[in-house]
Amino acid sequence: MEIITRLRGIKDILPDEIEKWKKIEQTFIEISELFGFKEIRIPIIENKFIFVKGIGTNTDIVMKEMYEFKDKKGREIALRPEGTASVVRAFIENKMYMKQKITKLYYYGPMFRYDRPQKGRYRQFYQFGVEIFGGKSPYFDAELINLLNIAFDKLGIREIIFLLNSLGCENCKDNYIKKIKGHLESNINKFCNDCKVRIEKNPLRIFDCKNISCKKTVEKLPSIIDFLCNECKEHFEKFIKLIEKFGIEYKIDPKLVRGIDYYTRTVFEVNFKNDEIAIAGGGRYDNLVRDMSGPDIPAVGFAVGIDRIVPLICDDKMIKNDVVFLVLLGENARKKSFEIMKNLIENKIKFETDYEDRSLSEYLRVVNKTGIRWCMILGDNEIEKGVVILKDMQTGKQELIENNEIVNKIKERIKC
RNA sequence: GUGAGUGUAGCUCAGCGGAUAGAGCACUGGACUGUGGCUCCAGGAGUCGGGGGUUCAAAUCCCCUCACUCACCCCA
Repeated sequence: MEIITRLRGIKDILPDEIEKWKKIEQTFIEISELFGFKEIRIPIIENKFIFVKGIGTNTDIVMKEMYEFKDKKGREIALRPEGTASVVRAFIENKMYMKQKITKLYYYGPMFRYDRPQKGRYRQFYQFGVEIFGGKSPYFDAELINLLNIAFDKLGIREIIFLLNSLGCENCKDNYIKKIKGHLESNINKFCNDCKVRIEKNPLRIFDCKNISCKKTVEKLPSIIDFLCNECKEHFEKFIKLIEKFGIEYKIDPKLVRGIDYYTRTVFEVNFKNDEIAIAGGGRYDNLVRDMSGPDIPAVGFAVGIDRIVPLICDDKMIKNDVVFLVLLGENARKKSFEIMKNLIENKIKFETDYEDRSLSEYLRVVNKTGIRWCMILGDNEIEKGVVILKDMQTGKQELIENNEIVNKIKERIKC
């Protein structure tokens, strides 16, 4: 029989790596909750048109990267390629805006895009995201940057830079596009084929193109920031001032336009400095709720690519400081171990053991390989005296502990 | 979707037309019998990604396919 393998671009997350994943997930969840965000769990499959409407008909995500299928009744379904459109749908459908003015939500889970796999890019990937509904002040935009910065710092990821830009409101966008369209059309031959299409359908995306000729032509264009209306300009300036107050390393990047149509005003990305890969991205989308047939409510949010952060977490801390290995010498010790385990479980102390008939030195070798720091030795000698030995595998020091003190002593040791 | 590279033991790789396909690490067992990280000995392992072709002979050459990696595109 031929073995059936996993699908292309989709991976298993094995126990070796899971601690890193948990650390990242827990960090983002914890910090978001401290900022007052509440979790929302959105479905993995949706009506396809949620994404067509939300993300934009002409975006690559919708045109070529969505997993789509028809269900048994012929309904058009899509696996979610991102979270925001679903959250907005849920926000509107459940009339969450009736509860309070500001709604702060976070979500976490797998997203799906049918893309060619590459470094940090998988067909099933994991995003953590937050959305704030109802707030139009630049303080909200800044709060998200602050949240991201705190979280990355806590994870020990410091080689990052925030790229910031503003796309303005609908009017600013229209004005700007009108201004540059003539220039684009007169230089149309200098653009690559993709950009020729973009000029018609979504001119702002030209700024994202990495083709050298396109880049050069675009460089001569005025920046969108210079075409912002007074209100948008004020919003952006205030936002930047707040970021400066945080002391965060940032760069204004007038070419940052992003590939999703719903953004207005603030857009941002967090890039890892070494290989310029975006590990988080987001921005303001003041019209999306309205455009998806909800009330006219402004919003801002971001999404973090967990898969891209995992390799950035250093794993030199392989020593398991919070686990105790039970070394059970002989049948009497094995019998007695269940009593001890019960105590450990009640006190949420992690432990491991095997029930092999080994000598002490053999056992210590086994423990050594596991990387577990604490070792509880129990044999006939100890049982007779009503004690156990607790040994620190790192320092080699050990001490005798009375039976009734086991839990307390271990707890004490684990802390340090 | 486009281009390039790579698939040989659990991992990292060697072999690149010729015999029973190897090494290091890891793993298992043993020597050391209540104090480890060492050392020594032994052992298990592989449809050489899959399919087809060329050849007396294919892991090795050719074609197809699948997967991985990298870049483009795009994005988190």
